[in-house]
Amino acid sequence: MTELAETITERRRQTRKSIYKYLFCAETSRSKQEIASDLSLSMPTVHQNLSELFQAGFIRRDGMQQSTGGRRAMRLTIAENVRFAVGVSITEDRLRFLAVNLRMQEIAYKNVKLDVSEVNAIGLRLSEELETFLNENGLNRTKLLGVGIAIPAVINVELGKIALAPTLHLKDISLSEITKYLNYPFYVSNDATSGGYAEWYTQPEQNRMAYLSLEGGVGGAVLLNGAPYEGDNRRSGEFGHMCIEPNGLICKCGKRGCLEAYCSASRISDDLGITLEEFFEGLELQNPSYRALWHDLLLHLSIGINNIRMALDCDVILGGFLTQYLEPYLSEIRRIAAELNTFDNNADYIKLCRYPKRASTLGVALYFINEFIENI
Amino acid sequence: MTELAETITERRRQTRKSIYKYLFCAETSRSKQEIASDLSLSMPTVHQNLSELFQAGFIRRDGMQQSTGGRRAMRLTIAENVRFAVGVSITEDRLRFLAVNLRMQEIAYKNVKLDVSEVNAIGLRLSEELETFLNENGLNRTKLLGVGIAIPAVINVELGKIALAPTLHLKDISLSEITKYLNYPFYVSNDATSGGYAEWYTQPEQNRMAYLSLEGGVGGAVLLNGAPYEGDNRRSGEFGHMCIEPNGLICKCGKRGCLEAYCSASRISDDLGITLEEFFEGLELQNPSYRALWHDLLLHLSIGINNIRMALDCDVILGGFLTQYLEPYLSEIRRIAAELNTFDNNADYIKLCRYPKRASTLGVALYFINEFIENI
DNA sequence: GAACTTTTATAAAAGGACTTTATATTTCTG
DNA sequence: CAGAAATATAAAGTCCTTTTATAAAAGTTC
Repeated sequence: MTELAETITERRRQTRKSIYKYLFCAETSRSKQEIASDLSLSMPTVHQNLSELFQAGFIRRDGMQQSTGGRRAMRLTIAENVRFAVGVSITEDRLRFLAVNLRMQEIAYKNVKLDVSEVNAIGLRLSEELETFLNENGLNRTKLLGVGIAIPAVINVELGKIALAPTLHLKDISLSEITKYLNYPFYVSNDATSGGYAEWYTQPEQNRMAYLSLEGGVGGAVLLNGAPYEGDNRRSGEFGHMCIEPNGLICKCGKRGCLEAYCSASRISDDLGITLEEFFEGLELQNPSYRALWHDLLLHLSIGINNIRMALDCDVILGGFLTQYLEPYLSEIRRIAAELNTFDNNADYIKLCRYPKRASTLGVALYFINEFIENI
Repeated sequence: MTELAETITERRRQTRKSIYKYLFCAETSRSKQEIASDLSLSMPTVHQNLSELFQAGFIRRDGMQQSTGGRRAMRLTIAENVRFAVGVSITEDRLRFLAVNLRMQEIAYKNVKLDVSEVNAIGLRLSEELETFLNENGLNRTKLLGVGIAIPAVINVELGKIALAPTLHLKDISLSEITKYLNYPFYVSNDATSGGYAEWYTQPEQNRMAYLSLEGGVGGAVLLNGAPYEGDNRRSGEFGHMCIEPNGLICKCGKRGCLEAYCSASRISDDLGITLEEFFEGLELQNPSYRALWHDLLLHLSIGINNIRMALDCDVILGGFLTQYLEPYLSEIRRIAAELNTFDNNADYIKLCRYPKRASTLGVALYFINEFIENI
């Protein structure tokens, strides 16, 4: 794998990047003329930059175009397999590994059960399982861009530690406990933030959006002005701890009335002592206590969504594993939210996510894909 | 006033703009070498661009620097008076006019009382008073960049109308009713949005911030990732209609439990039938019913602020005319907010604005200043 | 199927904007 | 007052892009 020449001015690098990015974002392969025309560049400029990218192995030919009355154009696309990234998600009982190529396509996936006790030695276990995962799938380590790790935890970046992870029963743990056994570039991020990033990044039009993650905890992410928005402490989008019922239910965080106390999946499983499957089966059968809980949950969820809408005036995407079950109730959520809304007549801005299960794992791998593109 | 040559490539325009912007943002005048060094440009490039800007009248000499051992450097700064912008704020009982130069300094101000009945013919009145304002202050119309108009109203941009303006007792009025008599470029914006823009734009470091405006109504603005964030319908930052108390107090918007119902200045004046001055005098004297209301207001204000913090993880700036009275209570607000907060130990992120009175008028004028700079 | 048109691909020359180098100008220092 | 140091400007050079020219490939026409 040859590398691109580095003795180049910033301007040229930008032009080259814009060409690569264009091919990366394009759904299908493109011809040189399409690139030149869409990027408002001259043919020779496109030609030269493509030659470099081609020589470095970052783009490849993809057949010839049908003639439109003259010489047939060569179709070009990115070489999707010259690099890959791995995302790992850590939850209470599982490690999930996902490897994706530069087209963000899955090239391997694995799901490892954990004992509760193992959380304390998670770093070593993660590293070992990662090596197994790479070996089992014959993945070439020299092509590995990096390993992203998604955790259901509030991360304090400055201090390099986990400030709070109620679902993992962790607090004030150093991040290096998790990462010190890794021999690859790594990046640690909150699971909801990663999930929102994945949903947003894989949209054809990277619109602004607020992502509300409904899992054991409730979190989220904010993607605005064409970029993820992190905030002062990479703690934006913590919608779960907005107070929507003063003196309301007590939350795992110790405060009262948090959105999370009302809308997390744990509220269902812990309060009733049943699984989500059992709950939604019972709900279908009109179990009255299930219905009461569900109605209260949807009401407070709608309040939370409406508050996000008031602040950000953008689509609100519902994500997290609870979302798998929400499709039949979406119209009800929209109805309640619309009633609460001062400005909108409907709540079509509420949408369900595309990856209720693997969003955070994907998102944290995308961090490296994106970095690769930005530095090409 | 000569204009800059227009037959220029985009690249050169960017360089020229970066130089002008550098002088615009600098607190004091600068030398050529300072510009070259801070912008990583060579001296000849700086020299050439400055020559053009100088010839066009957009920058001026500002004396000579003390020598540091050789030829004295010429100090340069922007010509602040070659253009100006006017901001108008419309409220129930007043029109306020503010003219500012390119340094955002006030060059004229006027405050006109309105009869309640006049709201319906506001367009004509505004235009007439504007002409008077320009005449009285001898302002040169050829230098006028445009007239910004701030209204306490939700504006529907697509339909070009005021969707809702409870404090003005207006609904579904076309914007052209207000602007059709104006012979200048104009721009209409929500007052809280403009206020936030002014607070943000005049900060030396344009950090991210959420602006919460406390006036007769409660609104706000969101300024993130180095730019104002507008949202899908230019309706972001409508914090006043976040629900923070389900089934709580009824709001002017018709819903229940809105932040505005709890924290607007109208709550004080309407509920008690007194002015704000009277209220805060009575509060100092420990009037018990005043204290009860005030405590409830601060509690709900803190809930609202905390919710904004959870979503955006950035400074929350309190603005609007109620803010004039808040200084003695800031520590209490911070204390309550810190108690509500899951992550932060203190609430130093809550800050008071710099312009409790003229922020919206200034902000809407800044729209044109900013446009001028961006297109130089 | 030869000649022509159309489209794609590449090479050579030219132009724009910046930097480097050189030189002039001004001011300070000994 | 000569030399050093800093600022200001001019001339030459470099990089990257575009324009122009030309080659190559495929369809169209007679």
